[in-house]
Amino acid sequence: MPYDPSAFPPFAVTVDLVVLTVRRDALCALVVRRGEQPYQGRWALPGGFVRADEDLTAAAARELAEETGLCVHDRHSPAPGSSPTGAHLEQLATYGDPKRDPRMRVVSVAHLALAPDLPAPRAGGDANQARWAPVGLLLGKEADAHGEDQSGQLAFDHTQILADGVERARSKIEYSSLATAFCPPEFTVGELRRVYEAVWGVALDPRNFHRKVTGTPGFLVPTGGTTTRQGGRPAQLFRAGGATLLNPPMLRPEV
Amino acid sequence: MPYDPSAFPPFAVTVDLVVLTVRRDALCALVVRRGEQPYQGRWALPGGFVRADEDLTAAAARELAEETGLCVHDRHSPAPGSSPTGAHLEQLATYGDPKRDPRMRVVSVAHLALAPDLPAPRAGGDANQARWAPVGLLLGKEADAHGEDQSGQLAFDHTQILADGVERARSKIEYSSLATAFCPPEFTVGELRRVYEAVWGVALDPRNFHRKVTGTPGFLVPTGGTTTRQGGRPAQLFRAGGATLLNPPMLRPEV
DNA sequence: GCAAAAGTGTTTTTGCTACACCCATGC
DNA sequence: GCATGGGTGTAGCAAAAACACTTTTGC
Repeated sequence: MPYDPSAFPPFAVTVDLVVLTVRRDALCALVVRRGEQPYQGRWALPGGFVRADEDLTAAAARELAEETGLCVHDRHSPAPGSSPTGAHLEQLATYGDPKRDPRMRVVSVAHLALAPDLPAPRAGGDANQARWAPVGLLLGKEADAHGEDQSGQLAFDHTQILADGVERARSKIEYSSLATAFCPPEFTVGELRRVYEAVWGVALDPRNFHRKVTGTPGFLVPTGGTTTRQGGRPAQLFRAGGATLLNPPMLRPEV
Repeated sequence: MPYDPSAFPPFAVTVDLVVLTVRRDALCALVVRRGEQPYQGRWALPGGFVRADEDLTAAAARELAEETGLCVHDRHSPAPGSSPTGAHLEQLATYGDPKRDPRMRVVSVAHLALAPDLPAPRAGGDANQARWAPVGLLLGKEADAHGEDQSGQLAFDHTQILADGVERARSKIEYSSLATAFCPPEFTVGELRRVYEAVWGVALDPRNFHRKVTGTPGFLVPTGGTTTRQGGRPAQLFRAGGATLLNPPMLRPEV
């Protein structure tokens, strides 16, 4: 049977981004205000159409750069002249409910990006508003208690996508060195611990945490420098080591 | 800016299936012989186009039923009148390299299915050949040593998709009860252990394994029956319990 | 009896928790 | 001095590894 272009229906393919960071000890996600219908005025995840000759990962990296100025940073071979701050980027999942976009059939390949704390989100090419919002508010775990300005749910199925992305990040920092993607290039053990505490929403024992991360070979590499930016006794500075898998994993306390 | 259909390029969207089972103590994947160009005559993963009004998961379930006769089995609310053997189905990842299909731009949403040992694959609607092949051969870990009839690599990027699916299965049985999806409705602890050994390719201590799985609350439920189908002393029969998460996880030995 | 697989008991070792305690800075 | 966060030592406990041993079938 020869190739027949009428044998399959055409789809629009987009990428949506769950961009997470830790700001003021809270896990935050990047959201943009929609300027057009549908869901005009509602907050949504950043994203856009995949171009005709563009790989999915490339489309996600392009959208990430457009929205945040971040360049994707391959943690194994950091490009020497790359942007000041790198980010982790990975595919999350694909959402293709026939009714998820009222205009047409859109399949969205969601990606998860983890970034260090950034100065402030810059407006996208469309001059959309953009901001960091605590995921606790966006996911409505405690929204009722505050009477917030969140304009309710995110657009489309983005609340579900965000929840899936947050869950991925929460579980993946257990057994990988991914939490270092939330930190600046050099960081202290205490700063890394506060990342875990913000992402998991729990308190960890500083002493045991220190022993665990410094005792795992290849996880952290001391740079030799120290800092007192957190106050108290000077703390050693570290870079992320080559090890990407944590074995045994970091244990997330029961909630 | 109003909606402009010319603003985005059209894509074809397909689902591809990594269907795994354990046969004769080996992890096997379902492959079909391609009857048309490109890659005519090569083995490939089963799959097909997503229909215009079909959810991605529904498309994967339809393809799975067409190729194997398996119905997807929701392990939490098994349909009373459903097919004799159920299967686990979940989304794996999405593959969208612009050059992955020479004919046109195709984005494939790969799914992972786990099934108990089946009699024999039946031919698909297109009367294609279908067979179970050990993943060790398909992934070429030891292909050279045998001079096999595998006709080399799988079509398209299916070798990569298969590798990703196998890796997902290997890691997910560590911390979930997914391994029971490879077993018949009633099974012994020894049969479950042989599933782990086949998927991981390692030998496990039968005594410690027994203690571990029977000691995890909610994982296994004794049915009261026994069997000697494996020889030796009669073994208790179990069904999969309600627990889907294993905590603490099953530990995969170092290789 | 013998082989084979199921199942239990016991010791060793590993790694996490909890908490006492000391260190080095800013103020 | 005192507060703050950084870092080490150690006892107790939970669970995994390793392995001896008994049980119940088929032949």
